[in-house]
Amino acid sequence: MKFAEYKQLNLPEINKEVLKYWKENNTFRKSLNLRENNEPFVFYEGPPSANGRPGIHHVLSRTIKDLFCRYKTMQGYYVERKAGWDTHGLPVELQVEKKLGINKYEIGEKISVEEYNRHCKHDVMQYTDVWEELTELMGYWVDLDDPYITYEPKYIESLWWALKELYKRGLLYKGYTIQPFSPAAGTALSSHELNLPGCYRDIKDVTGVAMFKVKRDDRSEFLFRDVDTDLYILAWTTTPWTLLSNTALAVGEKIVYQKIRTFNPYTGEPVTVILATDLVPDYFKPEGAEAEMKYNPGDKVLPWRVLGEYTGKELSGVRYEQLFPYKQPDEGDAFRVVIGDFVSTDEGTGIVHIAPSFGADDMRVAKQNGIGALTLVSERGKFVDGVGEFSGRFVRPEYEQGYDRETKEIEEKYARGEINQRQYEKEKDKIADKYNVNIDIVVKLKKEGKLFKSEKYTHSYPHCWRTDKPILYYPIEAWFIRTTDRKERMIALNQTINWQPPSTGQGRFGEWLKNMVDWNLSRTRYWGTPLPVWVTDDGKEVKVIGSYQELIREIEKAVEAGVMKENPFKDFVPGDMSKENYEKIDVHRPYVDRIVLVSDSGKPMKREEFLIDVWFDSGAMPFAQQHYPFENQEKFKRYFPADFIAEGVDQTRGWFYTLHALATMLFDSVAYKNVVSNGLVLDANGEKMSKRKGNVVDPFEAMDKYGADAIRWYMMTVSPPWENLKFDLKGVEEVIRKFFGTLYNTYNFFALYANIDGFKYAEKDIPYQQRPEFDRWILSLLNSLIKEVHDSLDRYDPTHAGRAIQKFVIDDLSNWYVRLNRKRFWGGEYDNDKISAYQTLYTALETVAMLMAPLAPFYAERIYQDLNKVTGRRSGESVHLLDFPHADESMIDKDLEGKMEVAQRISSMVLSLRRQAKIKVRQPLAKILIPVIDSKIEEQVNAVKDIILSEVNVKEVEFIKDTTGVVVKKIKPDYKKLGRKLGKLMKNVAQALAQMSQEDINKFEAEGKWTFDIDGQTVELSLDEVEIITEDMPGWMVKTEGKYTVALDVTITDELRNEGIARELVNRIQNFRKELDLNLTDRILVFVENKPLVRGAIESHADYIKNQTLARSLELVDSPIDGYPKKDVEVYDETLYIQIQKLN
RNA sequence: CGGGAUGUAGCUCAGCUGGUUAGAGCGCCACACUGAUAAUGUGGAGGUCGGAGGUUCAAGUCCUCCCAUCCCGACCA
Repeated sequence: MKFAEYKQLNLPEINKEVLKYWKENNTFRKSLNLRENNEPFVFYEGPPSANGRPGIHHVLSRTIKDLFCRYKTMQGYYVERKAGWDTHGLPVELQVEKKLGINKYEIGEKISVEEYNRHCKHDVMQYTDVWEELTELMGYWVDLDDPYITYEPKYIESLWWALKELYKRGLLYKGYTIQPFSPAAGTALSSHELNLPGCYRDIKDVTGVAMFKVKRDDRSEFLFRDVDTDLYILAWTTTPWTLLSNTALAVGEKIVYQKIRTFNPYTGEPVTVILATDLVPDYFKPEGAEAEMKYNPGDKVLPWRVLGEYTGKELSGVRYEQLFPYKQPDEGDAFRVVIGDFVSTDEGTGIVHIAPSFGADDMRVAKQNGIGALTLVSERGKFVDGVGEFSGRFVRPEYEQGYDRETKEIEEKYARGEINQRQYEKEKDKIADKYNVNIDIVVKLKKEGKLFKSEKYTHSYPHCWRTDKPILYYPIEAWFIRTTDRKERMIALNQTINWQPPSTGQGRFGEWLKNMVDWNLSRTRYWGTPLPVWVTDDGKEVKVIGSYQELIREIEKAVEAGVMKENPFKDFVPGDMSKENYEKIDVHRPYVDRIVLVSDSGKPMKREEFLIDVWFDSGAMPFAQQHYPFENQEKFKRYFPADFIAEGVDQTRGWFYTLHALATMLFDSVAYKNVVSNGLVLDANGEKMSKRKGNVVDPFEAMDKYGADAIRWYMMTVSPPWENLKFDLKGVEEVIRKFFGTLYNTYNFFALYANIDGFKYAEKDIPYQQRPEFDRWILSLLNSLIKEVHDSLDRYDPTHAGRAIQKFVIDDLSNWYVRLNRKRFWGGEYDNDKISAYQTLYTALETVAMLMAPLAPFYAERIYQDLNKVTGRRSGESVHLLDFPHADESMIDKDLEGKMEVAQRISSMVLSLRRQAKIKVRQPLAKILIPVIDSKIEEQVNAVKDIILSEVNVKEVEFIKDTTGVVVKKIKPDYKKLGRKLGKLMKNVAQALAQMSQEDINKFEAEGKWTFDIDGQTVELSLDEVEIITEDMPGWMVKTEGKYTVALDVTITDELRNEGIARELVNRIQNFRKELDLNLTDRILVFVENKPLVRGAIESHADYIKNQTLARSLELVDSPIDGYPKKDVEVYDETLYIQIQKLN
């Protein structure tokens, strides 16, 4: 059996073949079975939603998941990988709505909920086969046979259990959330409904700057210094109707405010007001600052004087009098100044009036500060009773029937052309004003001396797409999880999680936790996990159901009590965990809504018609996928928390958060110990991929063309995966050409010669110490590499690992080791040296295959199998069944690695010199000179002398010990050492050193110390605090790099010239052989035109030429021999012909 | 508006705890090397390390502010 040799590298083809192999041999299954009794490494798969096709970004996150799972498997862990599907939620619903051509409000009318949900259930899985195909093609090993699916009855039962647990702990409660609400339609609108085109339209509002009178008490006393009038805080609003429900004022913590003595513009009464310094010019003209402090309403200039300045922080806590004291909030300590992080000085007064019921920010800041709310407006958009003359009025004119009627009339008039556009708009405004309660409110404020300014203001505002009326922000009933109650714990537990990158954990996620609000769990949709909460009509009795068994028990009670006719799930057998049994129960809507339970006091209870947030579904997967606690209690304990998860950064507030929140609240634990959050995949220009732009990369096409390995490798190595990836197929091509191409060539080289020599790794390992230095060097690097890959992957840094492997393969193995050791593989005896070379190269290739297996599973498999099939050295039939290599520290020889670096460095310097001298490498030269200032250099260079000499084609190296007069020395400070010692003198000393003469330097070297007088201070330096290097050797071709200096002797003697010519001839003959398509081992006869140029060379180097070209004979001929292939070649600027005849 | 990330050569990226000529690959130009190579070597062009301050003997690296791009979230009182 021979090592497979390849004509070309075809990664997509290898992909297919390896895939086939894995399938036929059940390799994934085997990799699991092999480790079954080992310690588990727990991985959680974040469930994708299969209602859309996967994109290239999914390849990114799945590569990360896969590679660490493979890595840990190879390290001996048992890594179960259960796939999952996220099946509920809005995207599916919207898709179904679109497909059926209906909207949310037509569900239950045009189509039954039952049928609608059937569509959802079907459609959500419509792309599963595409997803599975991607999973397989990209080599993502995950168990697709038994996935968890969030809509399945068992899964939902676990969710119910969790909800009841939370309820029992007082963490589930009903409250309010401020949501866009359409009073005309009587329904809340989702954010996506607000994003429908045309929803934002300009509306005209009456705005007012209201004056809130400060209460004089201990807290506010400091404000009243120098104040001889009432003191007011100014706040601007575009919705004066919310002023009746005001319960607080918000200032910015760092915003600066001024206290200004002035007059009420409407009443003329002297007042003192507070507003943001930045906004003062909006209200006060410069001339007012100088004007006499006298004012009558209607005067052009309002006089003003600044009395003081305060930050928002100083103002917080100050109390004020309620503006409209119709009603008081039931709870909380209202009418205070608080700090709001959303306050700005862009417009208004830099102070925001807070009506918690009608603004999300307002509600949040009120809750944080323990301030209650007033909701003096009904769901219809009408003031409630008990607010004086405003009771019963709509808060916006558009809601009034009269408004509709009258505007319609005007519109018709305009349509008939009876009025022009200007008249039309004017009339419309008039109607709006007539019905506008806000104007009345402003007027009332004006009369009461509580208004500072009023204006009409046009701005864009969301409208309800169904009724065309402006929306209202309104408190809507909702169920919450009291996450804020466990906030500190969540923050503490987060500190123990290893985030990659760390900034996402501390910053993005950490900050989010700090500013967390309670989790609004409820959704008013159809396709999702129903909230298992039943409530009596009066809302006083609540039952939360935590299992199907409990549900059925309660249903039976209800049937007994007569509130339900029969049990719809009577076939379900509690306690029977079989699939068949669970198929008998479905608690999705509408079925669950038909269940009416009975309260302990005998009242009927209806379900709260909410679904829960789909994020709860996925955040619950650690236990819900096991149907915990109903089944798998033991297993869950072993498989919680996860050792590792990975998803995109966009999941920070999604899956990462819900996993963390639920784990903290339910189990007081983290849900995952290590997490990698990858960045986005952008196109080659750094723009987001979108169908609209047409810059989307199709993962199937890409993998089909380049193979999954190349895509995976590229994604992991081009930049750290947590950075955004600019996905460029050119980069993928480069990866193939450079990394995979070089590796392939190295393998092919090995295979070619190993087959010729019949190497099968049959011999015993040649002991490490008996291997040539070169072999020990590459083995040292190899083991260093193993260590580095280990370290990087343990840190969850695949980029570093991949780059290290890549560097090793390209630079060290191929371009240095193989290149310089080629001769050992071809020709010659099959002796220990050769065997050592084969064994070493084999080991390197095999190890590289193992190291790269997690990242590039296909090609790694191919190389490994190609090698192992012949040698049978390992029993593992797949590279993925092997143990990940361990570094053999005894083979790491940093000294040797350093020496080789010197060789590479000096070779490169000499090559550079040759280039300057315009002397080809093929022309041998006599010697190089290396001045040795420190004896270590001689030692180092000597160790690798032969390598250097053969690499640069020079006969010998000479060390110059007595450098006096031969070289020019330069002395440099060791900044690190001296900087600390000298401090400020550093600069001067550096200067002084630069000015030292050659004699001074020699003297310094001889004496070992040197003193300077600088600014009257004496500084003594020792030799180890400076670095002495040679810079030049007059009369020689010299190159200096760091502490190495090399000079090249460029004299070409006749002898050297002949040798050069001989080498040229060898090259020409070899090229000709290649052209003639001869086999590597074919013997030949060679004839060369008899010219003076080559005569000497052939005389003295005939054996060398014959040896190199496998020529039986080498003859000079005066005329070509008929019938033998002939070629004109150029040697040293002369043209001559050569002929080759193959021998049989 | 808030939180986060990023900004180094035309492009993609390195640059560890601050230490003195700021690196690599790709691309471009030129020359060379090669019986494994789709490679490789050498040279060239290309950088005020996003900007401005500051700390320090010394800043790409630490601090402050600003700008640009991107992500997430909120929202306009």
